Amino acid sequence: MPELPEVETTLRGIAPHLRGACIDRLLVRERRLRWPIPADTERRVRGQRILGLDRRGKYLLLELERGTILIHLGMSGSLRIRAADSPPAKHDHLDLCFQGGQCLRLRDPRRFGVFLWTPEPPAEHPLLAHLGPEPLEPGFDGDYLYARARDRRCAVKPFIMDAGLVVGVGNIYANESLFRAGIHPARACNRIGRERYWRLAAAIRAVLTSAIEQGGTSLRDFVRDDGSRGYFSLSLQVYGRAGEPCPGCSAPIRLRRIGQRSSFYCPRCQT
DNA sequence: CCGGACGCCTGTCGGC
DNA sequence: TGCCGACAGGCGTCCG
Repeated sequence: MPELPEVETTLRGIAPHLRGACIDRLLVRERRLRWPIPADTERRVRGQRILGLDRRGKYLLLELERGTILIHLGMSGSLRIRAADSPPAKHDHLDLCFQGGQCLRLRDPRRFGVFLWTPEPPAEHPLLAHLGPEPLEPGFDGDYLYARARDRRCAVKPFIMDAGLVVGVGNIYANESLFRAGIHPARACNRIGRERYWRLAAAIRAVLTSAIEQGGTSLRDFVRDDGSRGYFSLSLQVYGRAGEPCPGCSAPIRLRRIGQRSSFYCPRCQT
């Protein structure tokens, strides 16, 4: 579910509630997420203040006085601020409860998400250590993509979805970015020129920025911290639109699996 | 080292 | 209406 814009939207929603808050307790109802939540996690985080929040790729970071909580929403995760004494719904796997009666509640039906406390600097954690650059920060540009594509042979779509290359670009935004850049998703990444990679880098930044401004994309289960839905779905040009006319040339949008993921593209506009 | 396939889970949707 | 397979926004691991 959540790609970079959804995670950023979540971060902006919860940060005002969490910054400076003191953790009263962690209530875990279901430990079996992507990796089981270790039994000592409750003890590790209890009584600690949240000094700050950050995002790295699709990971949310809660910086504590000692250590950091890493949260990943997987395919179906969402976070909401609730009263700690409100009844949990199905798949509400844990509450991070604060002094004052509020809690951060994680819902994740498919349980592909992550909730881990780590004592080390988050950048050194094995899950984060090999991540590529942030697409919205300096250093991510056409030259970077071009250089990294020299020794690769895969299709450009799985190339830009590789978190070791650049973080945060999932299936929806990969499809949308390639459409805006006019690049066919199955084109070999080493057969794209520097010029076109500059267009692609710009497209990725524009799509992600626009999606963040619109609160992310709500297809089915993504909700913001206050329960509202993002409306970038209204701006999707190709994702989920197989058979519909291309917004540019009216040719029917095509659907095809590339790298085990559904890929939507215009066969005329994207080469 | 790379690329491709697989598996982890539950929910939903379309076809029969 | 019910059943069954396919598919879903991610990603670590395994295999060739």
